[in-house]
Amino acid sequence: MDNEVSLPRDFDALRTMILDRREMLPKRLAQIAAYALSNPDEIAFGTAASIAQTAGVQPSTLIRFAQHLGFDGFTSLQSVFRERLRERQVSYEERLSALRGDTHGLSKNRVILNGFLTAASHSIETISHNVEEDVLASAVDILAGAETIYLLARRRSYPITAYMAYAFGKLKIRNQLIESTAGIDPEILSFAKPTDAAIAISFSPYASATIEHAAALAARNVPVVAITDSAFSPLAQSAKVWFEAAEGDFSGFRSLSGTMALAMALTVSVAEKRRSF
Amino acid sequence: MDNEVSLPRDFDALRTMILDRREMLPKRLAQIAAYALSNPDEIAFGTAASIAQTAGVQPSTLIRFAQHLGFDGFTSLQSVFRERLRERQVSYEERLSALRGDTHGLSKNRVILNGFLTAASHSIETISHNVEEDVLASAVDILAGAETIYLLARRRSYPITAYMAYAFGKLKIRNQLIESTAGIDPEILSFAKPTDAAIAISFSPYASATIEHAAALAARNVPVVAITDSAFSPLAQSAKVWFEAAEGDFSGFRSLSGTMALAMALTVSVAEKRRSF
DNA sequence: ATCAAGACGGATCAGTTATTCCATTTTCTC
DNA sequence: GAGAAAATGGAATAACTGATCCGTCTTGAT
Repeated sequence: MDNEVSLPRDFDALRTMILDRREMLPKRLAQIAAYALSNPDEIAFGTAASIAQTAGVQPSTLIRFAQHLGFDGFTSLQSVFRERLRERQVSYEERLSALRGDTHGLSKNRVILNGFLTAASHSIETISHNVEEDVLASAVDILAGAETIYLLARRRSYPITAYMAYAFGKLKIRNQLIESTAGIDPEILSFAKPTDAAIAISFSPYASATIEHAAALAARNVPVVAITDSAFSPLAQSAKVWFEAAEGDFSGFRSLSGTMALAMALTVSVAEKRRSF
Repeated sequence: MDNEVSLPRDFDALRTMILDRREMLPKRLAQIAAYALSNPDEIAFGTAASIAQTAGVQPSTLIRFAQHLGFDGFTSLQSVFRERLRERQVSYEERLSALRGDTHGLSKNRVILNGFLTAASHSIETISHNVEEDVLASAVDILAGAETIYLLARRRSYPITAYMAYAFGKLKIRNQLIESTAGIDPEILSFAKPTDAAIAISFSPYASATIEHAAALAARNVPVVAITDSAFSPLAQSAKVWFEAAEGDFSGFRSLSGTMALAMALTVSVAEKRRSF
C-alpha cells in the first residue's frame, strides 16, 4: 500500500525488505514473515490454504501479508519464491558431494558437521528398521499403566531423559527424572512401586548408576523399559521390555537422533493411550 | 496403463523412462515429452492449462500423457518435477508415510514413531543445506578463543546444551551450563568476560530466560553464538553469529536431531581448532 | 479401400483456488 | 480508561483448477 516504488522482484530483495520491517509488522504478519523465510519451499509450492494451515494463520492473513508488502496478491508474492527455485539450480553438485564422504575442497568444520549429520541419518534409519511392533506395543502398555514414570539415564544418555521429562510434563504425565543433583537418588527410587514404571537408557560403556538403579527397581517388581545397544547389555536383563538402538557415532560422540525419536514416540504414544482410557 | 509396477518417483528415473519410450509414443504425447524434458521448470510451476498452451497441445492430452506413464493424473506427474526443485529432498518412502498419511495397516504407535523419525530426517536435511561455511567458521573461531564457554538453553532446547556440556567436559574444554537449579544464574553469568563466549539456543516460543541472559551477555561484550529458528528471533539480535535451524516437529514436539548434530559439530570443531594452537 | 483401434480435441463438471468483505477483537492514543 | 484505529478471524464468492467424457479424426493392417 505504501511502498509502490520498489517492490522486490527477487528473493534476496524480498528477504531484506522483510527483515527491515520486522519490527513494524503486526503479530500475525510477523508470524507469516518468519515462516516464509524459514520455509521458502512451502511458499513456492503450496496453496494459500495449505500454507496458512501449516503456518497457523488464516488464508486471508496471508493475502494481507502479500498486499502489505506491496504485492497485489498472494500469487505475485508466490512468484518471487518460485523464481528463486528456478535460478538456484546450481547447488546440485554440492548436495551429492556433501552426502557422500567426499571431502574434496570442504573445510574441516564442514567435514565434521557432515560426519555428525551422516551419523544422525544412519541412526534414524537403523531405528526405523529395528523397532518391532509388539515390543513397541507392550512398552507403551506398561508405561501407560504406570502411576509415576521414573526416568533413568546418565552422561550421554541424559539429554534423552531430560527431553522426555519436559515432554511428559507438558502432557501432564507424572514423571520423575533421576538427576542426582542432591545425591538422594536411592531414596527417591525407593518410593517406586510395582504400579509405577521406569525407563532406563544406557549404552556401552554403561553408566553404573543406571544399571544399578534399573536392577534395584526390577528386583522390587517395578517394570523397566530399557533402551540400550545390545542383548548383552546388563540393562536388557533388568528390563521387561527393551529396544535395541545401535547409534552411529562420530569422533567418539554418539548421535542421539534415533534414540531421541524413539523416546519421543514412546512419550507421545503413552499420552495417546492414556487419552483413550 | 501398462507400467504400474515401477512408476518413477524422482526426476532422473522419469527422464530415463521417457527417453526409453520415446519412439513408441504417439505424436502429441511425444511432443509433450520433448517439451517436459526441455522445460522442466514450466511443468513444475505451471498449471495444466498454461503448460498445454505453451506446449501447443490440449490440457486433456497433458493428463493423458501423465496417465500413459503410469501416474494417476497430472498432479502426481507434476509433483515429481516439483520435488526436483525442492531444497530438502527427502526419500520418497518418507514422503509416502508422512505426507500421505499412509496409515494402512500401521499401528497408531508405529505412525507416531514414523512421524518423529520423519521429522528428524527433515531436520537433518535442512541443517545440511542451511549452514553456511563462513558462519560455521566464525562461530568456531569465537568459541575456540574463549576461556570459558557458557551454555544457555531452557526447556526443549536444554537437552542440547546438556549434551554439549558432557562433550565439552570429555574434551577438557572449560564450560558452564546454566541450569538454574539453585536460582543463581545471574550471578554465575556476571562472571563472564569479553574473553569468554556463550552458546544460546532457543526456538519459538522463546524461553525468556535464555533471551534475557543472551542480551545481558551481549551488552557486556561477551560474544554470543546462537542457534535459533529465524532471523526474527530475539536471539539473533544478541548474537554475533547465529545459525538458522528450522526443526521439523511432530504433534507439537520438535525434533532436535539437526540442532543436536550442529551442536556436536561445533563442540568437536572447537576442540580440533584448539588442538592446533 | 475398408475398418477397427487408438489418438485427439473440446465441451463439461465437481472440487478447489485466491480473494473480498464484514463483524469482532486487539492495540494504540489521548 | 474511553475512544479511535488497526488487525484479525471466518464466512461468502467468483474464477479457475485438474479431470472426465464422448464424438471426431488419424493411423495402419488387411
